[in-house]
Amino acid sequence: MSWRKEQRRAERGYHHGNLKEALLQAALGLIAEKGAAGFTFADAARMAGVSAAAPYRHFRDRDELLSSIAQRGFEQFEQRLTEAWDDGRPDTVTAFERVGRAYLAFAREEPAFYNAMFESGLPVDANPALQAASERAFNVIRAAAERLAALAPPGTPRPPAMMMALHIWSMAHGVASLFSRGDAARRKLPMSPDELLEAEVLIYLRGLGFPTDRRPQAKSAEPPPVPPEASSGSGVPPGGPWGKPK
Amino acid sequence: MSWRKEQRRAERGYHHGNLKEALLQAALGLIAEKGAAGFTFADAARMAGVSAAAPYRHFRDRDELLSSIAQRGFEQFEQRLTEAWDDGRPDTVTAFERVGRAYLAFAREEPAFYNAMFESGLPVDANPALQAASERAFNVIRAAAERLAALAPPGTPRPPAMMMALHIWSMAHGVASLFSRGDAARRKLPMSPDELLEAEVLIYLRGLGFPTDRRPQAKSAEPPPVPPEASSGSGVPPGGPWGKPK
DNA sequence: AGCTCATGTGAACGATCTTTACATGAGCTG
DNA sequence: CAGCTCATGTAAAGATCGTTCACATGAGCT
Repeated sequence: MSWRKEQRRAERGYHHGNLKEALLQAALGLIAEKGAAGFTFADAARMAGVSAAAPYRHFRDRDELLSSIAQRGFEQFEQRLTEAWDDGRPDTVTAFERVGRAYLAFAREEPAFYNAMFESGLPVDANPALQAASERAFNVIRAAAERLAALAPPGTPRPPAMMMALHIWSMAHGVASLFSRGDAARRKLPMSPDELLEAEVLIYLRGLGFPTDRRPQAKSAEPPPVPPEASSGSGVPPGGPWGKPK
Repeated sequence: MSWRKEQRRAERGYHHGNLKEALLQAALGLIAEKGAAGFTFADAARMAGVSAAAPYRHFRDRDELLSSIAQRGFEQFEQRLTEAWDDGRPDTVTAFERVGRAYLAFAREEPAFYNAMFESGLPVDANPALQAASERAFNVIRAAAERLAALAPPGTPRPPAMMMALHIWSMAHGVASLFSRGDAARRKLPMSPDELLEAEVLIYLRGLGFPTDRRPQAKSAEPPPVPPEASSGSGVPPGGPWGKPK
């Protein structure tokens, strides 16, 4: 029973050396397994090979550890969304959909982060740093929506970018929360979450008058202020965003 | 300290008489206050004026109490959605939007139920009764989508009703989860959640080719299989679902 | 070598979840 | 009405957890 301790002592001495990081990693694993609710401070300590009191040298309490994870999650989230957006290349609509997929991919691949960020019930606005990180991530979607709104077909009223961003966020979060992720809590689906969200966003964009397939509504009289949209390559099957009607 | 017990004893004798119901109510209140994660079995017992072990006569464990609440929540949810749908009166689109608002209203007015149903991390598919209740509630949306899909403008490919229903559900859940409810965890918004969702659904429906405002695309060549749609009354401002463009 | 302070330990407290053995009394049976 | 039975509640106890406190250790500086 004590060989582990001895071994670790031999490795790293009395002091752990990087306990804070080890705790964060341990917590991530535990949250991924059992959800933010099921994760216990004591477990994280045990997994890091230290006593139950040790974590208090690095985090005021359990909530602060959770907040740290959420914060880190928002930062990685922002990064992934930014990469996906790729400044709107090769064309705005394509990049926009890529952001949607990146959203789902993050929820699927980093369930622990996503859980801590959106489902742990921690008060976001109580922690200014956390709130700021959350807003930075949202701003990626917002900036993308801004660019998209500027592309609104002439003659159509220009949709407020903020609203578009909130709509897209709610769609992505709704799909991720209800259907994505491996949790037992998630519902079964007749299609993949990615397909579901992609169709949803495409229909929504079409509702705003954006050309999403073969741009049937495009009145062809607008010099695009950004790199010209490729008419193919948006990944939309020709019969509409949901494939062949039967 | 013991007068409460004595009083209750006087009222109801040794046996509580309706402990199961009292526990459910107590739990509902606690969840509304502190969220499903913060709610404790012991608190519910204390609030009902019984010992900490008493609840185990009525629920196998804390999770079963939570499941019961979720189940009851799904039943009330189904009822509210059914009422809102009102069998598609006075017209399908109007009724459909009313369902969306009912969704948000439920999330706002019954935070405890909503929390237990969607945010408590309960394994829905582990409990057949719970899963069935959840599906019955979803089926209201599904049935509404079915009727809506049947109204698809001629010439347009008919969208699969199931997909539409999933889209609407994800929108409503996304908005509710991110922005509705008084929780400190919720984000601030430049508009009301209801307005946000209504605009989102309207844009989506327009993307499917449905007439959502003054039906400019309606080709007028379809005998509606349901009561004829009133051309006004859908609550849509003339400039588009998001009000006046600036 | 010696000092100091960050870091970890062990013990302890109160709260919670859950089980177990026991008590009570409501309602049925005769 | 007496007595039985069983659902329902209690008290006590064990296990785990969050948290705090006094204390120990050793890494790095002087």
